[in-house]
Amino acid sequence: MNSGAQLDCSAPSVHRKICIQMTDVDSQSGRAMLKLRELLLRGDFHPGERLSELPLVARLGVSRTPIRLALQRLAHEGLLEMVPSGGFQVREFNLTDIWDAIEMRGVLEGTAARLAAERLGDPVEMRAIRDLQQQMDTTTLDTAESFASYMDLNEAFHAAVGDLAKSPMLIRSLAYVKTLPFAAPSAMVYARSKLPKAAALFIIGQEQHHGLLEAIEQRQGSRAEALAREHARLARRNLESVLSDQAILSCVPGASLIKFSRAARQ
Amino acid sequence: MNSGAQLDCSAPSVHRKICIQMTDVDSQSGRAMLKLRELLLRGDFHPGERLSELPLVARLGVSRTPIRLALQRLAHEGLLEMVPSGGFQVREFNLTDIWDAIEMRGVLEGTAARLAAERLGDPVEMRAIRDLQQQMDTTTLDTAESFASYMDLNEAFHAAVGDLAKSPMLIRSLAYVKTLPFAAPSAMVYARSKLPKAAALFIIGQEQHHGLLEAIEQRQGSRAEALAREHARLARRNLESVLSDQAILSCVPGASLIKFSRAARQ
DNA sequence: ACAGCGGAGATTGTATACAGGACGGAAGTT
DNA sequence: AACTTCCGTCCTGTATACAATCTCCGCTGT
Repeated sequence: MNSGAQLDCSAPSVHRKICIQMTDVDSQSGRAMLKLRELLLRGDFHPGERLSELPLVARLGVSRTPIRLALQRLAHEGLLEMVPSGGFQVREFNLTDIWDAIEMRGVLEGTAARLAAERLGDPVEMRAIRDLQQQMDTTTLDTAESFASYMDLNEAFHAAVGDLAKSPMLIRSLAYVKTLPFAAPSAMVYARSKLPKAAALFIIGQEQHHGLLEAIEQRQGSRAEALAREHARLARRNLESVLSDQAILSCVPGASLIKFSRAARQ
Repeated sequence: MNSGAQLDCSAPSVHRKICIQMTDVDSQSGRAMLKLRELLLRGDFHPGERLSELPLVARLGVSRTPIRLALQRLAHEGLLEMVPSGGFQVREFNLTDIWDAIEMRGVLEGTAARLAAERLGDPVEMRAIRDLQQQMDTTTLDTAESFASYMDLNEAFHAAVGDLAKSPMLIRSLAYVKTLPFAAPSAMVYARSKLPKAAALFIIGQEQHHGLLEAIEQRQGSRAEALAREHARLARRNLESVLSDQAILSCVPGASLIKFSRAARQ
């Protein structure tokens, strides 16, 4: 698993997967947004740096209008923030922000799991998510392709829990917290694979998936909620481990936007 | 309390308070957004109706550019949705959406309360929120001004719990769910005052506020979370009562965007 | 009568021009 | 030497022009 040799953190196939789109690609503004987001996550801009529109015209190859649109959308996503006097600047995150963002995801996914348990009609509804779980169990995790596949399955699994909750509003809020690059379910998965204890972490994660489905199936809402929260905290523990190795940290998307204050955490 | 005589639901002083701004008023796009949001909440457009830009130019008195901006912001807020082929249309909500939106607020405010309890440093930090609580306790609730004051205090109280959580990320998510008009803490308060059992409901609400502060002060995170969730469910019970009276329902901002399906609820 | 097709009008997405304001540097004053 | 003030440059916000595309209506053919 822990390949070690080449630490191809900037492998585009991996980062691209993390990057949710949620926009039409076949429009200037959509392309501008995706391109700009990729630049931001790749670390082409410093946190706090002001993004002027004119330089972006040359860099992205589109007019100011779609760039304005892209900037505003990214501000809504949370990667940028508007400055009071006008314009936008790159947002700076600290470790507490990431910590709390993952906690928020855990809370919302916990709610999704609880609602899924409370609202489950026929156990047949769980067939799709059971299928995802079994596919993840049988993923070998020895090649780059199997990693990408695992990340896809993981994203799909978490989305499926949201679907079982049968609440558009919840899915909406969940999508919102996931827009932050390091709060997505698979954000830490790739970095995790580089850790020494990677194998153990994957086993724990799968065990939590299993327990979660069991709780939902047996309509144990409170247990499902607790398990989903704990599952998100596994990502936080990953983060904790990843912090010790700068090389691995750079695998986390948007790591360049993190400001490390002297106090390690809290 | 229950004035009954004049049911001035469209009293602008009240609706204006519900409408969060979060934008600069002294710009064309900011004004366009506020004006358009007011039109939407007042029910000037049908759910599902497509909003073309040109008619809005005449109606709002600004050019297409700021209108485009306002439309996009309102889509992010959730009042509009973009149609795949281009443009925006008024979003339609059903009762389950409102139900779940309030539940989501409860979950996030519950998390805020838990974090507030877990992260409370010195009990002195609670002086401001204690002050708000006492002011609410002594509010008479017999005049329109006292209502407005109560709603302000209520909003401030809920915001203060968020501040105590010391988590910008949580405040961000909380702000997001509150953008939906009927999910704000004070959305149901005004309509509630028209209910027969208004006095009892206010007493219950105040009691919950009191218990919440006690739990936070004694660092009882789990209890604080449960109380905050239950407090939001009081708003849901208000909604349930309000639904029985069409006249009172129209006091809820954005009520005209609600589609009532044959199944009353769930 | 109904489905498929075509064209005209309307509407959005994009580019660009213009104006007002913000920021920074330089010069003058205390 | 430091502070203030003024001016120039840059930048954003706004308006508008243009083009591509979508929608809707009427027409025609089966």
